[in-house]
Amino acid sequence: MRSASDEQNPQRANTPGGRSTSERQRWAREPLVLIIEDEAAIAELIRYNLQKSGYRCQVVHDGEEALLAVEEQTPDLILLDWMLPELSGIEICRRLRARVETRNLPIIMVTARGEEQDLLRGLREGADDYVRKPFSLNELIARVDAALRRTRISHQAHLLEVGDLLLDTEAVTVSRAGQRLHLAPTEFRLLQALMQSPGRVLSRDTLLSQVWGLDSDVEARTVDVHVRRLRQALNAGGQPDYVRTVRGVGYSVDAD
Amino acid sequence: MRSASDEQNPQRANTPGGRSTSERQRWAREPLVLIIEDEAAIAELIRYNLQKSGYRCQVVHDGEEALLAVEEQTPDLILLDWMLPELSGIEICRRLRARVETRNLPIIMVTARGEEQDLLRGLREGADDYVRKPFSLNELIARVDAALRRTRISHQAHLLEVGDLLLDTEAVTVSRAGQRLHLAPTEFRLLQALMQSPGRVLSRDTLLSQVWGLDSDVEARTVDVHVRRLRQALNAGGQPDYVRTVRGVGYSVDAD
DNA sequence: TGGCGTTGTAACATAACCGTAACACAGGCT
DNA sequence: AGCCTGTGTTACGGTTATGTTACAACGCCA
Repeated sequence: MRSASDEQNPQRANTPGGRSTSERQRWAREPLVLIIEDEAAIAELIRYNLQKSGYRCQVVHDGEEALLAVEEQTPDLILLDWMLPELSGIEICRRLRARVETRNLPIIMVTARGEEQDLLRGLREGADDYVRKPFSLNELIARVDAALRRTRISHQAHLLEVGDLLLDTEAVTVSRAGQRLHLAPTEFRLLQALMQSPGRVLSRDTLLSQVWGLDSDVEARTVDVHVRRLRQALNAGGQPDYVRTVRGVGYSVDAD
Repeated sequence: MRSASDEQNPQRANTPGGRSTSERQRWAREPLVLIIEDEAAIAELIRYNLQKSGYRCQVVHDGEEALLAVEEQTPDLILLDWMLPELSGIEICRRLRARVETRNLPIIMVTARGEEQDLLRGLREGADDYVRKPFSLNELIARVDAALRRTRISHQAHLLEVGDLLLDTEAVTVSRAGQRLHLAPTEFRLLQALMQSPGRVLSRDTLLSQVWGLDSDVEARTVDVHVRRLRQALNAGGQPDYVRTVRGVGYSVDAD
């Protein structure tokens, strides 16, 4: 799993020259990232690497400081540890979103494994993206890049949501009701194809070309088998089925 | 940007009977407009006038409420005040566009004079149109009409509707009064053929060629059996029959 | 190299569907 | 009323689409 996310040139992470000047010069100066993180070691690690990638950084250790810093420094992006003493991440999110000046400030949550529940909550509260601890620094920097890019170009979503299913095409992850699921690569692509047009029925042929490629010579029945595997993965706990069979036509995923 | 607006007779705005029945009956019921506006007086003004023009309306006063309402009510169009407490208009836009279900939901921004900057931003974020305060009610309604017409053209070609029957050729679903029904493939195609020309009587031969194909060698009486099965599926709860038998000719489905 | 996860296929099991025939019923005609 | 014709209704055997399982091949990584 997770083949896709690793394919952005990793060396860019550590090379300040990695991003082109033309891309950079849109900023009056280097973008300022505010890192809200109570563990000093982690904060330092992040700061060091972001700076190497050409960002300015400021580190604060709790929510109070954070709100102050936001006001005084007007950062371009926030890296927000979800578990904080005093003011929780969610609370900071909420307060920032409540203020006009910071309403559109990109916020990337940093969550620990096992906090999947909070994740959905955070996205609803206005976080733009998330990184899961322990994170690869490449991934972190890629997401910071992406988030900043999104604020200038329009918002390109990489999250597909249907009901309580959430598919992240960049992180290559799927969760249901906040619970992280494990899908094999083919299952993932199959689900992605289906979630890209929810409600719509896709024929086996359509799925074959989308998931296996136009030139593949795979049998149509193979789709069925993978649908079965997908269902098994999605409905681990006897929950209602998202994948609908339309006899004589194909499959679809529906919200209701 | 969308030139918009001018194509439609303005006086229709205040005449409930202004739009023809044929135009209207494409919707399962009156289109639902979600009005997101924190100033109660303005919200009321809009609501009153839209309702006079035959729309159903729901008013919410902030972003949180709005997102909730979108999820629960699935409105057909959103009127979004740009200046809101808490969640800004742009943020609401973005969140709606991030979800597959609401990616194509028409959004009309309502901006105050002097917010031109935000306006461009909003259009980039996915708003479909805008109205500038102070607006003429005719203009507002004209834009609502236009936006709904656009969505109907762009992604409703696959919906057939007769009375409270709704057939979706893309999702391959049929519902009656919002209740999803299960039809076998042949029943579905039969109903589709009938609903494609509502009110018109189709002979058994016509149906045979449309549903079974030109070259099929199926007995004409077979149609009767499938009509029976179709009726059974449609009228599960003793509701009035949509399928009309025309003795000596064939069958049709009618609204009344 | 050996275990592990993944994949495509074949084979079997099951459920859904289909077409037909046979009979029941209704409407119109003499 | 009695007949004829057209339609409603039902039951049933056969067929097909899909669900399900098992397995061999493959690549990957330790």
